[in-house]
Amino acid sequence: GLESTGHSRGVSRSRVSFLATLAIESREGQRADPRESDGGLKSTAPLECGHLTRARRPWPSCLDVFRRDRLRTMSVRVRFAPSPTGHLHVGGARTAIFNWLFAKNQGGRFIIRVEDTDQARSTRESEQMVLDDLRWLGLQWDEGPDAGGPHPPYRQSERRALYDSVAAALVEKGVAYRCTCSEEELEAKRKQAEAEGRPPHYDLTCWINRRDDDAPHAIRFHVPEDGDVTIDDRIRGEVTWRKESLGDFIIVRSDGFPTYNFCVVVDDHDMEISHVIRAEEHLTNTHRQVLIYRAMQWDIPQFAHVSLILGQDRTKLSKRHGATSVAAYAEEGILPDAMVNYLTLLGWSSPDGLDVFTRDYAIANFSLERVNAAPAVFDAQKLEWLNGQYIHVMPASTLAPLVRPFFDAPWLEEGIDVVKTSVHRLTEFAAALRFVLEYEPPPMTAERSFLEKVAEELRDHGAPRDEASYKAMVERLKVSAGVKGKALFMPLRMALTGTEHGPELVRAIPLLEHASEIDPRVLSPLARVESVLRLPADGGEG
RNA sequence: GUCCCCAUCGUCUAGAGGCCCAGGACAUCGCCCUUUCACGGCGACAACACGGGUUCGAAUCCCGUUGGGGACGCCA
Repeated sequence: GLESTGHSRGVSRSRVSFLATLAIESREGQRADPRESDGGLKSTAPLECGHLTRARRPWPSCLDVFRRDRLRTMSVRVRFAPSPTGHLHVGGARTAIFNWLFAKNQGGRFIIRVEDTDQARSTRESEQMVLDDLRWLGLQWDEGPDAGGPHPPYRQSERRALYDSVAAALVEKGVAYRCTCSEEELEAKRKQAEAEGRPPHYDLTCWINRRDDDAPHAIRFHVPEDGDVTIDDRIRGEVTWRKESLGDFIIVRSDGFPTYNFCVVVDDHDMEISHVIRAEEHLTNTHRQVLIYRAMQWDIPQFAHVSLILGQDRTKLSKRHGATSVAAYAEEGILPDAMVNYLTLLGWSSPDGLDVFTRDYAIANFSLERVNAAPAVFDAQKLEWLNGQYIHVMPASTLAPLVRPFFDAPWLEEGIDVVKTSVHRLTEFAAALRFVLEYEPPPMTAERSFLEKVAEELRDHGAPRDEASYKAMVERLKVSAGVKGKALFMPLRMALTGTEHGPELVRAIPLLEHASEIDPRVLSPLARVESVLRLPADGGEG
């Protein structure tokens, strides 16, 4: 029963629960809640508002209570906003997954918006790679640069007109202004400020001498007197900044291109984003962004800042930690389901303590309240274990098309079925099945007479094709060769597979026999034994 | 340097003041299953960073220290 998964000890919870979950979800898209089982209450209702009714932190003000009540009816819209400067990294992937899970859990919309305002680093090729990576993960989006939607375009580089008009409005309101300081001047001022122990903020020269001539200029946002900001982050709780911690900042560069902190606000507002779920490195940017929302008198979305993913040395995960792009893991034979499962576990935990679960389970049970605020170290070993768990339970017919890019043969599906429990990555099937294709007669490890008996057996009865005929063969060999146990099986294995390790012979022999019939490259069991017998007697290697 | 965030086994985590001398998972080690390797099963090792409070009672609440991370760009 499912109720046993909650509290029982001494059972492999993750495995049992995984299978149980699969079974439940194949019946219907919902899960039974094990916590309800002892009360006799049946709860099949999805947890659509669980995060609100079980809020960890009290809502601090009337305004926030008002906002919460409104959110109940407001539609959930979240976005993942990658900058197209290379492949999607696992950190970005996790952020995308959390957004996707939250949207699905809430019945909301998941939107992709490409943040390509950095003309120097962004490319269309990268955008395509990131989108492909997202597709590989299986995160379908409802709106995006390719999918379209009600708030196009979904590429910031194509939204200039909007930014220009908002920037003009901000200047009009007197909260933003033209700044003609050169980069060299600013750099010098910054250095001097630092030398004098002052915060390296803009010195307000152009704010003091405001004018609107046509000299080349950038546009700066002026931090107002009431520039203190407090947000109620859904993962971190209340976070407060004083206005002094911020200097006037650029919203439009002198080349006319708007900056990130400005575009995000304009776009999130325009696209009616309800929850901004993003990486913690953006936490302090929120101060600036809230100031812009206020200046425009726009509603402020809910924020949720997810902690960073760290490398083994506990610094932000980067290339020097090894593979960090999801594409690299795909190439190493990691399954999208395992990747999503693993990344979901990095910072989130299932209410039932499960480690292995389906996407539907994660969707049904996801909530921001269970997202951990502490940073997490990426553990490739656990990813690999998880990948193995998926491979072990997946049918060979499902696995075969996924393995083909790495290794192919006419008998692939049968081969997968025989060796899959020893495999953790798709790439490992090639090595696990090497014994089928590559056979080198091993040095004689048994009496020649034994192998002659084996050859005779194979000639007289044919090689076994199933468990029953295999067992019959073994029984006859025990009698005819007069050996049993390890003395029988090990020489048999060596002669047939060329190695001392491998899958059970009861599966391996029928595989070899069948493969040899449909694939000319494969030597049959009989041919293998005969080739050993052809070897000169006594290799001398023991 | 300033501001912000974070702090439970090596790693991911459970934990919402008593169910906790802290539970699960990966990894490691041992045993079992087994013709081998694997899978699987059982078990062992292993943590509340430190110091002060609050409380009858603190992993849990508060303050501080330390440590780690992030941000302070005409990058995103």
